[in-house]
Amino acid sequence: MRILVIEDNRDILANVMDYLQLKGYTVDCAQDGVSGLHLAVSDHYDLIVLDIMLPGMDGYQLCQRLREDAGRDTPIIMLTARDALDDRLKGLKVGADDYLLKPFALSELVARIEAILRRSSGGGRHRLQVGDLSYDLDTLQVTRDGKALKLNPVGLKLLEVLMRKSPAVIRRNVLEEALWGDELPDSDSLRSHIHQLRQIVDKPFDTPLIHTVHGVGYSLAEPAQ
Amino acid sequence: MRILVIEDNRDILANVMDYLQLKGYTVDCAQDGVSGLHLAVSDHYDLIVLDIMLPGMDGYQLCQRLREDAGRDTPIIMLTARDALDDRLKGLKVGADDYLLKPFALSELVARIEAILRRSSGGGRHRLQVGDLSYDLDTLQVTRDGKALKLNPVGLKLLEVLMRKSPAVIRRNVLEEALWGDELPDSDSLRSHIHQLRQIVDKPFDTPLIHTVHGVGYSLAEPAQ
DNA sequence: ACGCGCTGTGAAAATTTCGTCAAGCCGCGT
DNA sequence: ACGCGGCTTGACGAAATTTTCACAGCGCGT
Repeated sequence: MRILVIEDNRDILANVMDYLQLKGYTVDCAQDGVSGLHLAVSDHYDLIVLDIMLPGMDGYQLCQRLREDAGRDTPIIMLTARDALDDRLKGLKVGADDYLLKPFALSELVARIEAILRRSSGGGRHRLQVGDLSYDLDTLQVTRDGKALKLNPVGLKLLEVLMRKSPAVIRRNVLEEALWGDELPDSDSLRSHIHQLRQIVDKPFDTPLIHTVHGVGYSLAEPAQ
Repeated sequence: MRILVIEDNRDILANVMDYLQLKGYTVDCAQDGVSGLHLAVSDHYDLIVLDIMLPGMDGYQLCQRLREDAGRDTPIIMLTARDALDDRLKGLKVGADDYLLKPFALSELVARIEAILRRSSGGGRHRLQVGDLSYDLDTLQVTRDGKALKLNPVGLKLLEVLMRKSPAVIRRNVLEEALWGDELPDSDSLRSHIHQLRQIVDKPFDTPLIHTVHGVGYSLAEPAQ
């Protein structure tokens, strides 16, 4: 479990980091709002411990920008010095999941962290659905018409891109970039992968979902009416 | 959902009861510790809202006796006057699930109630459970089908991550990060650890719980899923 | 109808990843 | 110093995946 601690006071920061590491978490930290936000966006964390008072950008702004600009729903525990009710509410309103009043006991922080991790890991289940085709992004299970399909990493990635934008047409170069980034293979191996994907997703069923648009790319959609 | 509110201040009590009933809960109440405990034991409630300061028997005693003497693990939200840190800690230590500082907004109380009800219906406290495999995070004891299993620190950590997210697939790099943080070992020693974990968790039993997803990572789940 | 380029098909070759085992290193208690 | 358990590393064959290639078929503009 990765935790990001954003706190400008060095003593508190060191204490918290030590304790969390002792509890088995992987901990990164930032001492100001800007670099904190940067870390939170560029890396993946399971939870963020966020001080309100920060140089550069305060906790509210950071939380809001993380939620709205970056679209991340990483759970956030806010550390607030004042215990004005408004502050707490403001924090919850901006999208924080919990708050803790300073000074706090480390054991209390851990209790909150565990409660939130339990809550968030159980609740969120991501899945894509197009027609009778379903793709669970957590278990990586793909089913069509109730039957489980077994596909490779490349097939999964391909399917994910196609389903995400369905029923739009995806250009070949977009698909290639999604699979290989900038270092494309020498030959046109995308064709083979699409072929293989079809064997699994379309072949055993009546109506094909994958359609090719000549000279452009591919789309995944239910047959038009 | 049945909720018991134990609070001696008539105004607060009336407010809370009205609001909770408005939200669709069935609410009972008590205005002192003794009758509160009696109700909590003799009847069944899904959650208890408990004031600390009570005539007769204070909230801590009530909580403790409910847990230890009566053996009930009904979730408890404690209401505590402002920011005495020790009070909050004491509450959590005695077995409360959450606390709320007075004065509080009713909407906040409901948010907490819902969070706790979600949590408590979902899973146990410091115990992970997948199929017949059980891992007590406090005693670090792992059992499967009643039989105790002995595993290494690395094995425990691995199992914890896998069980927490079960039945999701965990990518290799996530597992590696959980084990070693940012300083990964030179070679791919994750394979060896998974192998060893399997020897202990799966080998002596009929159905394997640990599954490898080629090119992606591993998952821990019952085959039935 | 014709031809060129794009696409579908199938399978072999190349590459990556996985399971397994054994040896070696390190820290720790005796 | 010694043995021990835990962890890392390297090696190997096996399995799965990805790439490459050759060829047939199709679409589309002329």
